[in-house]
Parts: sequence; C-alpha cells; structure tokens
Amino acid sequence: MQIYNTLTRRKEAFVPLEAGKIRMYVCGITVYDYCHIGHARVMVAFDVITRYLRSRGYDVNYVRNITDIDDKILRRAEENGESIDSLTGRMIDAMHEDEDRLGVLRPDHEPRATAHVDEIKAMIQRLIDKGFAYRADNGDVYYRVRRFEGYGKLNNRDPDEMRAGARVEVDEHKEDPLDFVLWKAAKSGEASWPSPWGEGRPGWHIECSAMSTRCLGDTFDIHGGGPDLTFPHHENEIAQSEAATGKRYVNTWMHAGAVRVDQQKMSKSLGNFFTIREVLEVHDPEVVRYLLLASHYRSPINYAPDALDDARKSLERFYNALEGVNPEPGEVSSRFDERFVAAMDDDFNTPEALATLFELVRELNRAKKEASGQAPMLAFELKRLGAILGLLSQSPQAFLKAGAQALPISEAEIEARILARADAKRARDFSEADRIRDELAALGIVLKDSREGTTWVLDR
RNA sequence: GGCUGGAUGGCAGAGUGGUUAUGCAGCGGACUGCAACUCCGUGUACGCCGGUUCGAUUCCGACUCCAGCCUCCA
Repeated sequence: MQIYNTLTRRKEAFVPLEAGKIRMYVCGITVYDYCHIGHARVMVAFDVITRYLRSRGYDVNYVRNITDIDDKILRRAEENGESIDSLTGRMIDAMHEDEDRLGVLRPDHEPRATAHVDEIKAMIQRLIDKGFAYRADNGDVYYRVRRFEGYGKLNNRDPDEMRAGARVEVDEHKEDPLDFVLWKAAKSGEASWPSPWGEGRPGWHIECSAMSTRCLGDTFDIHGGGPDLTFPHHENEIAQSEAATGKRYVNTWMHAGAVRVDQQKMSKSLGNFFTIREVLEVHDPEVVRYLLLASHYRSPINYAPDALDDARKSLERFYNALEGVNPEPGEVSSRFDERFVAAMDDDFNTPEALATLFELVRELNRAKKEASGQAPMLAFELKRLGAILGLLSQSPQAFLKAGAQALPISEAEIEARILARADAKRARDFSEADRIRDELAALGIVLKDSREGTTWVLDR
C-alpha cells in the first residue's frame, strides 16, 4: 500500500509500526460554530481511510480531538451570552449529528482539550526542563523555535528565511518572533486552570501533541488534518513532541485538499462557507458524500450546486442497478475486487475505485437483462465494495423515492394511478395512459416500466 | 517574495512513455405503444514553448495562468 506523505512529498510504501495495527490521529474541530463542507471533507476522507484499512484487516485506532477551549470559543460564548460549556456542548452535539447523517463512523476516541489539561501541563514542563520553552514576564509560556533543529521540515521552510519577509507579529514578550505560545496567561475573568506558571489555558498546538501522545504513544503511524494545518499547526506539533520525547513523532502525514467556492478556499475567515446542515436541507447526505469521494482526497474540489446535481445523477445509476435485485453472497469474478483494492491501495484513489464500481454496475445491468442468475451476487458485491466507501447503504427505493413524503399525493394514490394506467394500457387507450403518466410527471414522479411491472422514482 | 500543489475531451474527474478511465451531457442503434430505466456503438482530450526518446498528455527545463500555506481557519 502506498500513501502520500506530506513530510517527504511523495508516495511511500506504508508499513505500520506494529504489524497489523495502525495508530492514527486526525485534527478535529474547534467547536464554536457549525461544521462546514470543508470539515465534512476531512471527516469523510478519514472515515473512508479507516473503513478501508479495517476492510484490509488492520486493527485501526482512530483518534480525533475536539478543541473545546480557545480564543474563538471564548469570544463566541461572550457574544452569545452563554457559558463556554453550553456553547461547546451544543456544537459537539451538532457535529455528531452532522457526521452521523453523512455516514461518518465515530472515531475510537475523541479527546477534549479541557479533559487533558494535566497532560498538557506535564508536556510544557518537560519542554521547559529541556530548555525548549520559557515563561515570559507576561505569564505566557513560549516554545523556543530556534532551539529545535528540525523546525520547518514538514513545510520545507527555513526559519532564517521565514524571518526576513514574514508577517510575524512582533511581540516584545517573545525572545524571537517565531516563538509560539504553549500556555496563555488568563486575563481577569477568563476561563483558566492553575499551573506552575500562573492561571491560564493551553495554547492550540500543544493540545494535539499532548493528547496524541497520551492516546497513541510517542510515535504513531498516521497524522492527518485539513490542508491549512500543515503550517504552523503541524510543524509546531512536531517541534513540541519531538523535543519533549526525543523520538520521531509521526511516520506519515496526510492532508486533505481544500474545498473551494468560486476558486477560493472555503473558510471561516472568508465567510464563504456552507454548513453541512444547510446543504443537507436540500441534498441527500449520500449525495454530499459521493461528491466528496468523486475527487481524490488531496485534490482541491470546487463546491457548486451543479456539482451536487451531477453527484446525485451518478448515484442514481448505482441505485437503478440495485433496484429489483435481492443481493446474495456468492461466486463472482474477482476482477472488480482486485481493481478496487488496487485503486484504494494507491493512496486511497476513490475516483478510480468508483470507476470500478461503475463497471460492476454495467455487468449487473447486463445480468439483470439476460436473467443470467448472476445479478444477486453482483449486487451483493457492489454493496459490499460500496460499504467500504460508506456508500449504497440505503435501499434503492429509499434513495430513489427520498422526499416523497413532501408530495401533494400519497404513495397509495400514486400506486392507484399506476394501476389505472395499466388498465388503460391493457385497453390500448394510450392517450389515457400517457395522460396519467404526464400528470404524475408534473409532480416530479417518473414511471419506469419493466416486465415485472411499473415502479416509480422521484426526479429532481 | 519564500514554500507547496495544479493546468486532461461540453462539464466533472482518474490515469498512462506507444493500447477504452469512469460519470453526466451529446450523437446513432436496440428495447418500449411512446417514454423512463437499461444495453450496444460513438469523441484525432491532455495550458504554451523547447529538450530527452524510435515515440511524450505522461520524463526534464523555461513560460503563462490557477490555488493553498507563510496570520485564526479543516
């Protein structure tokens, strides 16, 4: 199996530290607002990676943190006039709801920063003891960046050159402009924890170093996150962890590509984001998931309404093929499975894997047409491989008729109309049959005739 | 300015040193009372300019353009 490693900027053969086991940490969400599609991409990408690795027999320990103390949280809680716990509690529930709907399986552990302040403080103390950190006179504790030899290795950056042109804010309390905060002294009234350096709270980067080490050990296999975390967040994590433990921190760094809107990154600061929940008001969650998987996880994707429509049409092809077949396990050609695995083994190439599934669909449709008896087995294989991507879990009817409750006509009435049309057809009264079909079509109901009878789906 | 990626047919999007990606849309045919679904067939796509090579969309270099990071952001 090959995985692209941000650290080396190439695909590498992936070998877990411990045979058969994979320890993976992914940077999660700062819970001060609803998740947007960019968050969804990271969630779905690592969900598929986890599902695939498990399908290959690996015992995966997947940890994704929750940042529940931070400046933005403090500010938002203040603005809302609610407590920090209330805000973060609400947003964590919302996040879980969003990912459940997207079919994202929960990570094995979701450590929260506020529940690990002791470990964070212990790591800061270690860094101070080793000379990698210092307490400034304003009560903050900073990391001494230039003391760490490998600083910049993840981003191929030279600290000396960063200094020259950089827009690093000058802070008189820091020894060096590149230094970053490990422990933030509390202003009066702010949420804080006692520490040897005074009342305060953890800086952002240190929580991931402390919690990943706590959950997965000093060195682990995979560390992932969004595209904007390579610098400074992950660079700083490396500096903290490797200085504290003296060991290699992470073997493989994985970063998802950005979600764009009008060729610009979707981000909180630009305000051009779509939340998961607003998108799910109009689109089936599986359509959103498909859209995210139709591009490779490292490529940028442009978010546009048309793209969702295309994704729906592609999924309809899958569900149309599955319709009217009872999947059953059995002997099928191994070539689909082999191609699927080869695609996924190559840095989780989901577009290629999907292409394989479409070939399986064609085979399935042929089997249905020729009544070769292979259809149930092919359908089973399609659903089995689809499940590794977290797709095709619904019944074809549920997917193809989703939204029917909102129709001004009940399903029973639709069935009655279909029977009336069948009668008209039998009487060779095709104008009446067509009238009924047009009447239903005006409501977005599309009829599909086959030897077995007539079924209907919703068109949109 | 520094560092990273990218530019593929009408759209989306993989991939490959010489041979069909795939999906949607289009076109022709089959099925159908007509459709829908489905099947069969159908496209001299690889930013631009050089170089390497028997041969490059694929490797190398320059150029143009796009995006990301360098500040909180997934």
